Amino acid sequence: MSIQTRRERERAERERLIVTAARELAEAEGWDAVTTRRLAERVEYSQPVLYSHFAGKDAIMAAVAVEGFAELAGELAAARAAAGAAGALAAVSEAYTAFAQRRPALYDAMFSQAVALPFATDEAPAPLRAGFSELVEAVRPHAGSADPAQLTEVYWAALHGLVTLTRAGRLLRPAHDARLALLLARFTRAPG
Amino acid sequence: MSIQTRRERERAERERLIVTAARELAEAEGWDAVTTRRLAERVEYSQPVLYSHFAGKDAIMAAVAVEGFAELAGELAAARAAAGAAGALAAVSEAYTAFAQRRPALYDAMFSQAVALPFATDEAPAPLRAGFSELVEAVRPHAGSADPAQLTEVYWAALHGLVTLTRAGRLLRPAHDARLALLLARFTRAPG
DNA sequence: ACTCCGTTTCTAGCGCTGCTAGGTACAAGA
DNA sequence: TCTTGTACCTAGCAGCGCTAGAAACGGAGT
Repeated sequence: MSIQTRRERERAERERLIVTAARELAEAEGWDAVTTRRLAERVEYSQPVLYSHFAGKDAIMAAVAVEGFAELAGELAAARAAAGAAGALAAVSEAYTAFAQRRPALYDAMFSQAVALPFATDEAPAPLRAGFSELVEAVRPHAGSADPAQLTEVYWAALHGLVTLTRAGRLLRPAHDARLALLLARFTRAPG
Repeated sequence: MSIQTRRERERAERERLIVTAARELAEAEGWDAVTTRRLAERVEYSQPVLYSHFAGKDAIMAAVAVEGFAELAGELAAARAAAGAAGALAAVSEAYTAFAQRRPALYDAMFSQAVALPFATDEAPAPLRAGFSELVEAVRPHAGSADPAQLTEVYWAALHGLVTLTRAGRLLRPAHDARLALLLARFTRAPG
C-alpha cells in the first residue's frame, strides 16, 4: 500500500513537472518552441514518458489551459472584489485584457489551441466555469431585460475579439484603452 | 517581347492555379491538410515550383486570405445595399457571421493564420480596407459622439469574437442569432 | 541545321515534427 | 536468489517545410 501510494505520488509530481515545464517553455518562447523533444529534455526524461501521462501534445496544452483558466478566474474575482458593484464591469474587463496581454502563451492555450476542452456544458472544468461566472456577475447589473448569461457571452466575445485582433496586429495597441471604454459605454446602460 | 509576355502570362496563370488549389484543398479538408506536397501534386508541378512563386506556405495562405477579404467585402457591400440605412448594421452583421460560417477555412486564413498581412496601416491590401469601410458605414449612424472608425473596430472585434468562440465550440451554435440580436441592441442606440 | 547558353523544372535530401514499437534494466515478491 | 512485472529508454516511422544541385528544355547565333 505505502509503496503504491508513493509511486502514485511521484507520478503525480512528474505530471505537474511536465505541465509546468510546458507552460514555462511556452511563455518564454511561444508554443511553436514547445516540442515533445525539448519538453522531455527539460523534465529530464525520455520522450515516450510524456505519452504515459498524456494522450499527446494537445492534452498537455489542455492541462496548461486549465491552469490558465484557474488563474484568470482568480484575477477576475480579485478585480471584481476590489471594485464596487458600479465599477465591476470596468474592473473585470481591464483584468481580462491585462491577463491576455501579460500571459499570451497561456491565453493561446486556453483559446487558440486546445480545442478539445469541453466548454459550454456541465463537463467543463471548474476553473473555467468559475471564470465565466465572474463575468456574469459583473454583467448582471447591466442586463436589463436580457438573459445575463447570454449577454455575458456576447460581452466575453467582444473582449476576446479585442484581445485576439490586437495580438494579431489587426488593431493597434495604443488605442486599446479607448476601445475598451467604448465597449464599456455600450454595455453599462441597460436598454428596455 | 511577345515571348516574354506569354511567359509572364503563363506564370501568372500558374500562380492563380496554386492559390485556387490551396483554397479548395483548405475548404475541403482544412488547412492542416494543405501541405506543400499535396498542393504541388494538385497543380501537377513539383514542390520547389511553389517556392518560385511564394516565399513559403505562409505567403500562399496570405494570398488566399486576400481573396477572402475581397469576397467578404463584396458580401458586406451587397448586404448593406439591400438594407435601408436603418437596418444596415443588422444586415452587415448577419452577412459577416454567415460568411465566417460558410467559409471557415477562408476565415481562418484571414484571421487565424496569416499574421504577416499589413492591416491597420495604409499598406493594407485594398479589399481589406474595403471590407472595413463597409462596416464603418453601417456603424456610423449609431456612433453618436464617438469616432465611427474606432467604434467600428470594437464592433468588428465583437463579431469576430462571436465567430471564433462559436467555431471553437466555446459558444453553442443554436443561440447564435439571439447573441447577435443582443449585440445589435447594444450598438443601435447612440449614447450621449 | 547545329551548337551554345540561360532559364525552368525536377530529383533527392536536410533537419525537424508528433508519435510508437521493442527491448533493456530495474525493483518487488517468493 | 531467482522470477516476474513494471518502468523506462533507444531507435525508428511517416510526414512536415524548405533547398541545393543536377537535368532538361527552349530560344539565339553561327
